[in-house]
Parts: sequence; C-alpha cells; structure tokens
Amino acid sequence: MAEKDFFERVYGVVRQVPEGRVTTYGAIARYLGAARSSRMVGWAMNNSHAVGGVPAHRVVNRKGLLTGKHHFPGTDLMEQLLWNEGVEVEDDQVIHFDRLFWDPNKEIKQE
DNA sequence: TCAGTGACTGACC
DNA sequence: GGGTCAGCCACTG
Repeated sequence: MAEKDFFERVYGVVRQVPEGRVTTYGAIARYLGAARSSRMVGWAMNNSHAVGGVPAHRVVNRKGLLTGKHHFPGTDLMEQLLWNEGVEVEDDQVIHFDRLFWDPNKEIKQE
C-alpha cells in the first residue's frame, strides 16, 4: 500500500465497512499495524467529520459500545444511523455485535 | 516547552 | 471476574 497518511488509511478502511456491519478501533489499528495506537484511530474519527464520506458510526469500541455517539451532531444520530442500516442498538451497544463485526484483517487482508 | 487529554486496548492484580 | 494501570500518538492550552 502506498505511503498514505495514517488518517487516510483509517478512512480507507472505514469506507470499506459494508452497510449494516460494524468494526472496532482496535481492528482498524491492528490492520494498520498500530494495534497499540487505537487512540489514534479514535482521533482519526474525530477528524473524519472534516473529510466526510467516512461512516464513523460503524466504528465502535471492542465491546460494541457506541462510545463516540456523543461526538455526533445529534445525541442519538449514531444510533439512528446504525438502525437505519439494520444494526440493532440498545443501551448504546450494538446487539449481536459478534455477528455484525466486520474485521478488516479478514475481509481485506491484502496489499 | 511541558503537561494534560482523548471516539482505545491489553495486561495485571 | 471486575477494577486499575500503562502504552500509544497527536493536538491544545
């Protein structure tokens, strides 16, 4: 893969997340070879609004918790977006997270 | 320049 | 098995 910015790689991975699926900060960080820099993934999401086209609502923490929902314009926008894609959310947590989890390491795993 | 903070995670007790 | 600690890197005051 080309030597793109760390953020660009994060965005690239998030954009590849299929509709109705979710992934985690850790999975993305691991895919980028920075498993211990998962916070940077979260930071990238914080900046994703400036880039646009990044379904940040499909990115949750490893527990399937919508930890970043408060960073969305609407209080429940993140949850609404997930519901709109067929992802069930309850108590700020993705239901059947294990089933909906989309691992870039397994789905992409190339380059 | 230094110190604090954050949309996280894994290890340790 | 649940709470605590440290590591990671970038940004802000």
